[in-house]
Order: sequence, then structure tokens, then C-alpha cells
Amino acid sequence: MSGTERTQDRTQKSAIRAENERVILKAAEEVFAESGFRGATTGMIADRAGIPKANLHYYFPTKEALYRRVVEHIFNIWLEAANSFDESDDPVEALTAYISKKMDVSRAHPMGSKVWANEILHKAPVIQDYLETTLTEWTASRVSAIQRWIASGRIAPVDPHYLLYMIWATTQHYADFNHQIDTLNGGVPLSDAQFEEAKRTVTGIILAGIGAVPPAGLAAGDRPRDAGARNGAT
Amino acid sequence: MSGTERTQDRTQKSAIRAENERVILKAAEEVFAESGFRGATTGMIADRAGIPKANLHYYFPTKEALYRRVVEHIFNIWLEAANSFDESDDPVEALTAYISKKMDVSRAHPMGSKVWANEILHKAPVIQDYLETTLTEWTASRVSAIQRWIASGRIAPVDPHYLLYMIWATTQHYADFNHQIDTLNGGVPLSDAQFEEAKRTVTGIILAGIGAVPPAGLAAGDRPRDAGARNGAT
DNA sequence: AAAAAACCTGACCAAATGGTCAAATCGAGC
DNA sequence: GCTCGATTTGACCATTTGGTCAGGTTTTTT
Repeated sequence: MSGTERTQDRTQKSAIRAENERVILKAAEEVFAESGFRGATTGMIADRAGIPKANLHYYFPTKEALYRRVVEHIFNIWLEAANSFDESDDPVEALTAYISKKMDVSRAHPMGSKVWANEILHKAPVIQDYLETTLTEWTASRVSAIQRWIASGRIAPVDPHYLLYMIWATTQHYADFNHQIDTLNGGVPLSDAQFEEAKRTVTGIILAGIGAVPPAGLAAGDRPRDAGARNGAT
Repeated sequence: MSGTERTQDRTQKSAIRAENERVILKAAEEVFAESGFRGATTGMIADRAGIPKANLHYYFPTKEALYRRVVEHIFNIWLEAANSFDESDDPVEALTAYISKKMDVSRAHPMGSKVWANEILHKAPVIQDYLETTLTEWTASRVSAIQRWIASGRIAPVDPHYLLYMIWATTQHYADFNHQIDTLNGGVPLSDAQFEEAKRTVTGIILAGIGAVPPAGLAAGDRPRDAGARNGAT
């Protein structure tokens, strides 16, 4: 890794290319999320990016190469969120941070989550190697961490895999199924306040579910406050 | 090759039609689940059904008509599982039955669940009306039921919507993301025993998470009445 | 058994789509 | 302003795909 760095990388050539690739990748992520790999057409992506189709193929020779780049981008975001798992050795802190981060990703990058979901749904034709390497290793490591929590009695004895699946499923649901959620919310997306409430509910149920914290204000001597009449009971 | 051996056994009216539609719908569910609506081709479906493409179009004029029939079938299965929510007025019994049934559906009809997921992912182009009518009504009704549980102090005060989303997400995850789960399970599907363990874990975390039962056998100091003698960790 | 209805299918077509290409244009160093 | 590589794009092509059709075969009805 000496010497032969290409000395012209910093010319405008790279600038034009970088900007165009950015625009194309953004459009591609949206179109792939909405339509899936086969459902998406290079024409649709080019239109959304505001360039002719031939120009898109100048930067990304094939549809599959473009798709692979999009998926890699998603996976990096996923990995970044995954790191928040390690913020603490305490189960409450670690899981709270992890769930919160994953919920944030679902809200900030719903398209990316959908592309990922589509990939898994279709048996991961392009990311199978990621699943078998990076994801498998990450999972094994965190399974061990969770098992230590169990061994030290800080959480209830549950199979760590199914706990992780539950966290993944629930948090990603807010991205992948946001259309269904919106419909059940009267056709409008969840407000920031609603989303925060969802985040608290998810975190609370999981932490209480594994005995890391007591359930949210349940009646012991304390009467649970009225949860608020958001639904006109008729 | 003048083999017209087939003797007309009995006078079956539209038995031929019924049987052929059954075979086609089964093939269609698989192909749509694997490839999505646009990814699936009528040729693929016809091949899997073992008939010429033209014959498929004799029974289902358009690809979209066929797809709609498949989705309707899925929705009926979903509704059937939904009924198990009403088996009891007790939150523990009702939720246990509902979660168990939804997990069973995920295992028995993974293709159907994937078709449904694909639909929502792509903004429900053909089932939006179901979402807005049947699903909305079902949800509102069960939200009320859950609110009654909260009011009577039988479960912790959580927004029922997010509890339902959590149940849907977690149970359907075992169908929609089964490829990822299989990969993390060493490349082989979950055994029946593993799946039962997953079911118990999911049920246990949710019920404990809302304070309906104590967490599964936690460490010494705090020993609530055992919620189930089936947990083999001691 | 003859007519009618239902069923089957090879051949075909128009539209859509991924990708190519040659010619035109642009940008920066000389 | 000339050169050369990078960029842009309209036109074009081969393949795929949803759907049709005419004619044949089987089943049901009269």
C-alpha cells in the first residue's frame, strides 16, 4: 500500500462521479424498497434520479451491481446500530440502547430496512455471505453476552437467539410494515410522540419480559393511571 | 401414441376446474412468495403447476387475478388465527392462545405470510381495502379488550396497538425471515423442539412484559410462583 | 350418438426491459 | 484554442413476459 495511489483521484472527475453515484444510489434505494429487485427497473431509478437511463448504466454497468451497492449500504447501517449493543455490560442499559437505536434506524431509514427485508424474503440472493459471516459472528458474540447475564441472574433464563429475533422483528416492523401501521393509525404516519411511546412500550415489554425490570406501573398498591382514551370506546 | 386411456370414472361436474385451480393456487403462492408479484412470471407458476402457460390463463385470465386470489386465501388464514384471540376473557389465556396460533400459522404457511409481507412492503396495492375495513375493525375491537384488561389491573398499562404490533412482528418473523433464522441455526431449519422453545420464549416474554405473569424462573432471591414447570433451566 | 360445453395447448404478438453504442459535449492541462 | 479523457444521451437491440387465439380433444348433456 505504498506509492501508486492514483494521483488524480482528487480531481473533479471524482467529484462528478461521487455526486452522481450518490444521487443514483439514493433513488435506487427508494425504488428497490418499493418494488423489490425484479419489480424495480433501471428506467424507474434513472427517472427518479433525474438522468437518462444510459447515463445510469455509465456509472453502474448492471442493475445487479447497483443493487449490491445499495444492500451493502444498508448492511453498514445495520452494523452501526448493532454496535450500540455493546455500550454497557448492564442488560438494562445495553438493551435499552440497542432497541432505541434500532427503532431510530427504522424511522430514519425505512427504505433500507425494506430492501433488507426483501432480500431475506427472497432467500438473500446477494447477501447470503454476509449472513453466514458477519451476522453469524455478531450474533454468536451477543448470545454469549446474554448468556452471561442469565448466568449472573440479572435476567431470566431465555434462549438468547429468540430474544434477539424478537428485538429484530419488533423494531424492524416499524419500518417494513409502516404502511400497515399508518393505515391502522388513521392513514397518517405515527407522530414523533407516538413513535417515542412505541419505543418506550417495546423497550418496557422486553425488559420486563426477561425480568430485567419490573413491569410498567402495574397495580400492586399503586393503581395504574388511566392509559388515556385515544380510542373512543363505542 | 394414441393413448386415450383415461376412462371417465364418474360424472364430476366442475371437479376438473376445482382441482386445477387448487394446483395452480398452490404453485402461485410459492412462486409469489419467493419472487414477489413482479418477480413471479406466469410461466414459472405454470411450470411449477405442471401445466402449459396457456392453460393457466384459461383458469385465471390475468396474473393479477391469480395474485388476488392468493392474497385472499392468506387473509382468510390470518383471520382464522385472529379468532383465537377471543378464546378467553383472561389475558393470559387469550394471548397465549393467540400467540401460539400465530406461531403455528407461521410454521404451517410460511409462503402465505411472505406474500402478505410482500404486499405490505409494497404498500398493499391489492389489499388496501382489507386493511382499511376488516383489519381496522378487528384491531379496534381487540384494542378495546386489551384496554379492559388494563383498566381492571390484570396487565400493565401499555398502548394496546404497540402490543399487538409486537405480537404480529415477532410471530410473523418466524415465517418471513425464516431464511435468516435458518442461516443462524447452522443452515438448517428449526427443529420442532426448537420451535416449541421459541414459542414458549415469545409467549413468556410478552406475558411477563405486560405483567400478566412473573418472568420465567429468575434467580434465587425473588421466587414468584412458577409460571410454568416446562422450563428446563434450573 | 350427436351436439354442446368445457378443457387443453402450440404458436404467436405487442409491450417492456436490461443493456449497448457511437456520436456529441464537457473540463482541465498544455 | 487544442488535446484527451471523462461524461452524456438518443437510438437501438435481444430477450422476456403477459396475454391471445385458433383449432383440437375430452367430458357432459340431450
